[in-house]
Amino acid sequence: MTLLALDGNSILNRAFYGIRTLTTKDGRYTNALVGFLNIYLKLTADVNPDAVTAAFDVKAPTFRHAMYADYKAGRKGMPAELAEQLPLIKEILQLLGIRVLEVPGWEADDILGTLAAAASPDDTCTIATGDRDSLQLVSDRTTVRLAATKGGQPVTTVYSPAEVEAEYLSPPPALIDIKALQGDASDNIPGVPGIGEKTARQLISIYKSLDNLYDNVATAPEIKPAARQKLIDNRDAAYLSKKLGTIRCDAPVDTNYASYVPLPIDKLSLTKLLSSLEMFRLLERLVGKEGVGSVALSSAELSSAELSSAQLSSLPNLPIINDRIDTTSGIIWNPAPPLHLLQTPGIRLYTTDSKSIWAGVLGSETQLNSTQLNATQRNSTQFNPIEFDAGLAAYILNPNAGDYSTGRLLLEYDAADFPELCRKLEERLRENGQLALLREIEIPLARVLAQMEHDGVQVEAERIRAFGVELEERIEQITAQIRPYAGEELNLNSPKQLAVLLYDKLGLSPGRKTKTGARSTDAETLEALAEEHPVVSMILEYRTLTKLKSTYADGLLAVIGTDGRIHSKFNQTDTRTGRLSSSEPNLQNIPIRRSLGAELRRCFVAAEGCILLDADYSQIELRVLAALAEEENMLEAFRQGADIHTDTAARVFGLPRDMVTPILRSRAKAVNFGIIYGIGAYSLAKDIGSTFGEAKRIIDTYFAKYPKIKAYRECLIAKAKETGYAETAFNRRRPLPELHNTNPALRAFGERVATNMPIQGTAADIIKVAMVKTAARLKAEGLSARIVLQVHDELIVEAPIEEADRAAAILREEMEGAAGDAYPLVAEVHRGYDWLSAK
DNA sequence: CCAGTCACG
DNA sequence: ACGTACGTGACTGGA
Repeated sequence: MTLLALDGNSILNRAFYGIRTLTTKDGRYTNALVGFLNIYLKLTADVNPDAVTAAFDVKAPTFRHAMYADYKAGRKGMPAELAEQLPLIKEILQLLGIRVLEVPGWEADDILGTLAAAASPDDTCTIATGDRDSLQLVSDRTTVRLAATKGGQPVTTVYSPAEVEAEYLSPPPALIDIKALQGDASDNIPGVPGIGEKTARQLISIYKSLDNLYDNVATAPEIKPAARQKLIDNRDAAYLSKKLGTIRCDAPVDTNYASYVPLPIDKLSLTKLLSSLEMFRLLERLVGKEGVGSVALSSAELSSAELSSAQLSSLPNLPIINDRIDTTSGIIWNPAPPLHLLQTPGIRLYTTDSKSIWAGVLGSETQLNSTQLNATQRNSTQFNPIEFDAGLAAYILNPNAGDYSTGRLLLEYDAADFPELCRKLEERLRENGQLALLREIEIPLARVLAQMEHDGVQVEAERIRAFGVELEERIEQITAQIRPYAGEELNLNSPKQLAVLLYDKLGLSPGRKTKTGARSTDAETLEALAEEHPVVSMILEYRTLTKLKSTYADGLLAVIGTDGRIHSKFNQTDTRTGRLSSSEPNLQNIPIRRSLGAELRRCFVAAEGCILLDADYSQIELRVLAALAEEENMLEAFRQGADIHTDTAARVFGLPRDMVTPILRSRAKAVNFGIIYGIGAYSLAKDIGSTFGEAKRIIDTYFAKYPKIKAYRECLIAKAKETGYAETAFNRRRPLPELHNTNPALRAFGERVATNMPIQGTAADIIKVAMVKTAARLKAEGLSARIVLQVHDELIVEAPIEEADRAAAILREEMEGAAGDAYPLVAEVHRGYDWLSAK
């Protein structure tokens, strides 16, 4: 039989330090669990054992292994983040059918030693641990796998007698003697002072054992005089160390390997536990995809008949619960929806991706395509108001979760069926005071977004194509200019190859390194080197041109619909702050800052007979900040219609407004932005090209001139630490487990987010309100003008020319009034036949 | 699949 | 000793 015996504490410890911090939405730590289970899966795949067990320590710290035992026992030295995961891993192992061995008064490695020693001639024992001490157990029947996590991936190193001998120059049992000389500070094994790893290995490789070494200590020629005296003086310590370092093989445990053959996995309980820990990928790997689904749900075959006109007409009279069935990323039912839900009468399942609607109509289930949907809407059929949306509800409860597929939510909230899930979500929202956010903002917004996605935005394909051709020509020119320096074989798109050219071949000095240690070649670094070598600015131009060509010219051409319009997705549950995101294609990052790229905006046009209205909030985030902080000095500037950055510069630099130079204004602007992001003097200095000290003085002065902003930021951090989340003026929350992390850098990040999220998120809430109200007004007033794009602080409306004035007025009113009088909001509306001229 | 880069607010 | 402003998505190279 093959037994796989795990040193539970040791592997959990290695996993904890090898995997970056992971938490559930409510801040429970899971990184050690994830790492442990990944190591476990790798071990079982490599070893293919008949039997498995895991041993854990349950003893008070002893002299032997005192510090090691400390962390094992959850005392000093073991962070709380790790301690809380210890009982969970035992529970998970038991649910996997694995016996967990804990013997009071015995350490895990003694248990493992006992099991290894019990191997019969037909048995093999594999010990998995992160601890090299266990290598003394290696024999012809016992191998040790040292487990670790590197770069998130489990790695194991196999030790059989040959590997041990190769590394230590002695057979496994002699490792105890080596350690007796060498000692081990972390295990409180004294050893012989002055004898280190090298000497210890050498002496034991020659004399084979401690006994034999001491028998010859007086005469042995290999011992240097100084070492000889230390050996003689510390003879007792050496023998004590040997005793302390010897793993015992007489622990009172069941040594019959057959009794460790795993029991069947408790799929139901394991699914519940792992999904409550939000470990969905491991759940799938451990239980299997089918297993997960069958535990949570019973399923049935889906009939996908066309919806009859009779059924279509009955739709509007049904009560509606809206569920954005995830057609793309549902981990369990992808691409099909949870089938039993469709058998629940009166549930309508509705997606905003314009692709499909799933409907459960009195027991008959079917899918509406977008044409059918649109036909229904055009016929002015009024659906009942959507009452609930599980995905949006769960997003509001926790925007960190990432996946709001119904299947996952049923597991996360441990609901038996969809209606129960909805009840639970609604209850949680009510507790949090977040129902209005769902009912009055997100659910109505979903309809607006569905309309935007469906309608799309008109583009001039020919113009994009021509732009692409022009880019291509310029790319060829610049490539030809770069070639003499670079050679034919260099791939200019490869940062790695580029670094070799710039820093090795041309001898330029890399400004800084990337987070993985590679020499950076980004634009900021290259700009600093532009004077040093002519090829640098050519490379910068190459980058600009190829970015425009591949991402925008080619990228956009590829997604133009047969209607000549681009139907981007506006994702409602993708960001942690409450903003929307846009994808396939992303229309929220179309170039504007540089003139060449901005030309692309000429390709986004109004339909025949229409004009584009571009309405953008002026400084919405700063205005939100001023309002939330009740900073009168800043609110007053906004009310007066002053240029805010000039006003800030005047205050901070102590000048009359008309003495503010462009440089001072741009510095003030950088500080205003920095305040929104959670400023640091280092970054500000970099941004405005000043010294650290000067940046710090500017920040101090800023806070002196705007004392309420300083107080507000401090209050936000304190509140977030107390409640565990940041929140917007509209009760949108973002849980911040980072704030209680032991890593100071992560905590600092959490504090910056605690100050940024309420500002960015409130601004996001406000424009969402504006979108809902604008769409409603346009419809109520019988206009066919419609919102086509949203870019965070900007709405683009396509309006028939004759509606332009009325639509523009509605836009401005609804945007400026979206948050009430406390916010001094200003929206400017411009118009043009293309997006660039409408800005 | 991740890292690097770069486009936007 | 180390990293260093918030939030996104797309493309490319390379393991």
